[in-house]
Amino acid sequence: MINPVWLRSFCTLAEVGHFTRTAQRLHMTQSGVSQHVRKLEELVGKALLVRQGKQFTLTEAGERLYVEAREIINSLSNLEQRVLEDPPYEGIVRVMSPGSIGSRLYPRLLDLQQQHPKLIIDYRFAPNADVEKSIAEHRADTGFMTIPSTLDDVSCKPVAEEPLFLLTPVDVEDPSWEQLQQLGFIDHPDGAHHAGLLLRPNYPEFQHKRQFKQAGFSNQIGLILEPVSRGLGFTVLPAFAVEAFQRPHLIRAHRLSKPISEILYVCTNSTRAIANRVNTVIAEAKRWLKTEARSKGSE
Amino acid sequence: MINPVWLRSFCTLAEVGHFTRTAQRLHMTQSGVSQHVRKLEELVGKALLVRQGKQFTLTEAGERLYVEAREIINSLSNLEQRVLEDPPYEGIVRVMSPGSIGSRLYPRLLDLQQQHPKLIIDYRFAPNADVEKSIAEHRADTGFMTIPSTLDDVSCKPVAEEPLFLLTPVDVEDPSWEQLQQLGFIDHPDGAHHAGLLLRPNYPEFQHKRQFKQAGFSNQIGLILEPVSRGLGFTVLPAFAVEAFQRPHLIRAHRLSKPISEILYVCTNSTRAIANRVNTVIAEAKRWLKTEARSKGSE
DNA sequence: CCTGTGTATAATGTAAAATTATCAAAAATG
DNA sequence: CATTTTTGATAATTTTACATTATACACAGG
Repeated sequence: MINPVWLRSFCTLAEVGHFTRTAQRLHMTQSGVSQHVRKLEELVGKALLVRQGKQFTLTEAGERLYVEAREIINSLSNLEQRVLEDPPYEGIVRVMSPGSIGSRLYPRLLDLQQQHPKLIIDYRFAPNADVEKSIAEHRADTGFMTIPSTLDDVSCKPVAEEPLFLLTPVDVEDPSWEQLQQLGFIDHPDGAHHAGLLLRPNYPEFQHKRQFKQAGFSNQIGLILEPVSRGLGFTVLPAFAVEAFQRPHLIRAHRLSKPISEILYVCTNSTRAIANRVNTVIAEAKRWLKTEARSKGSE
Repeated sequence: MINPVWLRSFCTLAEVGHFTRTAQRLHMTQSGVSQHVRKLEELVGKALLVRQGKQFTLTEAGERLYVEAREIINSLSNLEQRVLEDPPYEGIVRVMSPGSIGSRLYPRLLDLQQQHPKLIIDYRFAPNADVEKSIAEHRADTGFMTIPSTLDDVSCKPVAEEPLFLLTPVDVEDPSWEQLQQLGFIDHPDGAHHAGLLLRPNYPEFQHKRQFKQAGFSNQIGLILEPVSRGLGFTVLPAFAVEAFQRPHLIRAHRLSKPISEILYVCTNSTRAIANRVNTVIAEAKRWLKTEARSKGSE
C-alpha cells in the first residue's frame, strides 16, 4: 500500500512547484521530499515529474496521481474528527416494528427522509420477537413492540396506546360468540396475541383462538382485512392496521363493550449510546404515534 | 495523519470478526492486529469495539470509522495501477485554436463529450501565438494553428486546408483595390496574417494592412462579419469563420483569381507522450476538418 | 567563470512497528 | 463441572523504515 505521507509530499510539491519550499511547509527537510518523490516513482514504475533544470512539470502519470492522491489525503487528514461526529440528520437508521405500527410510521419516516435526504430509513416489518432479537443483536437501531422486552440489553419505554378492534364483514352489526364461531378466524402473525387481549374480557366463552376454525392467514399488513371484507371471516387488529386497509367501507370495526388497548413501546439497545440520528427518528415517531393516540382517544 | 495500515487491519477485523484470522489474512501476527486497534482507539479517543469476551461488535464510532476507512483503503490499495491507466474516453482534454477553426470544431467536440460524458472538453479560442505558447508550457494538450510552430517543443502536422475569402458587403461584386481602400479594413486577431496571405498575390498594390483605414475590430468569431454585413468595411477570413456568421445573405465571399488556402496544423507538445484521450480528440477533429476540406475542395 | 541556489544521493541515527514470548480469560470438550 | 484449547492482550525485544545530516552535483545569474 502506498505510503500516504509520500503522497502528501508529492501533492504539496505539485502545488508549490518547489522542493525546498515544500519541505518547509511540511516541516521536513528538502532531502525528505526528494526521497518521497523517488519512492513514489519507483513504486509506480514511471516518472511523475519531468525535470527541466530546477523547474519541473507533472507527467501524465503525475497528473493522475496528483488528482487521486489529493482526494485520498484530504479524506484521510481529518478522519479522526469525522469519526466522532454524530450528525442528527445523516446516516442509516434501521427501524423495526410489527406491521400495524409500521403501516402508520413508515410513510411518516419517508417524509422525514425526503426532508433530510441523507437520513436513510431502513424499515422492516416483523413480529415482536424478531424486533426484540434484532435490537439485542444490533441489527436494528430502534424498534417498536407491543409487549415490553424481557431481555436485559433491550430497554423499552411506553409511548402510545393502540386500541384493538374486532373486525368483521360490514353486514355484521353486533357480533355474538356464535357468529364469530360461524365466521372463523382470519389469522396473522400477531393474531393469537391480539385475539386473546380483546376477546377474553369481552367473550366469557373465549379461551384460545383455536376455538375458531381458521378461515385464512396473511402476513401482509394491507391485505389481512381482504378476506374479512369478502365475508370469509373475522379478525382482531390494532387501529393502525385497520387504517392500512384500502376499502374500509367493506368491513366493520367493533370496539366492543370492554375496550382494550395495547401499549406501544419504543425499544433500543441499552448497551450502546443512542446516536443522534436514531433519536431524530424516535422523536419523529413518538410525535406521530402520540397525535394518533390523541385523535383516536377523542373520537 | 492516521496510519492506513492500522485502518486496513481494523477494516479487515470488522469484516472477519476475529483477531487471529484477521492476522492470518493480512500476513501479520495477532499481536499486531491488537496493537493496531489500540492505536486507532487512542488516536480517535473513543472505543471502536465493544468487547464481549472473545466476541465484539463495533461501536458507533467504530461503524463510522469502518465505512470511511474502507473507502480510503480501497482507493489507496490499487492506486499505483490506476495511475498508469490511460483511458481513451475519460478525463479533461484542453484544446486551443484560432476562432475560425474553433467555430467548426467546438460543436463537434461537444457532440463527442455527449457521447462520452467523462471526456471533458476544455476549448479555448486564441490566436496562433497563444496556442503555441500554451502547448509549449503544457497549459493545453493539443491545438490547431495556421502557421507551423517554430518552437522545439511543439510538433505540428498538417491536417487540412482552409480556403481564405475576401469578404465584402453583399452589393460589392468584384472588388477593386480602390473599393477596398474606400471600404476600410475590419480587423480581427489574425487580420494582418490573413490579409497578407490572400491580398498580396491578388492585389499588386498590397503591402500591409495599414494601407487601409481601420474600419473596426472584433475578436468574437461570430461577430467579425457583423460590421461587414452593415457595409462598414471588408475583411479576410478562412472558410470556417465565414460559416460561423449568422446572416450569410448580407455578405459576399470572394475567392479571388489566385485562390489561397491556409494550411491547418495539429500541434502537440513533443516532450511528452500523448494521452489516449488526447488522441481521441485529435482523431475526431481530423475527421471533421478533412471532410470539411474535401467538401470545400469539390465545390 | 565563479558563486549562490536548488536538487539528488550517501551515510547515519532514531523512532516506530513487527515479532516473540507470555499471561489471562473465555470457549470448547468430554 | 473440570480440563484443555483457543483466543486476545501485553511486555520485551528485534527489525525495519524513515528522517536527518552531510555532501555532491547541476543549473542560472552576475
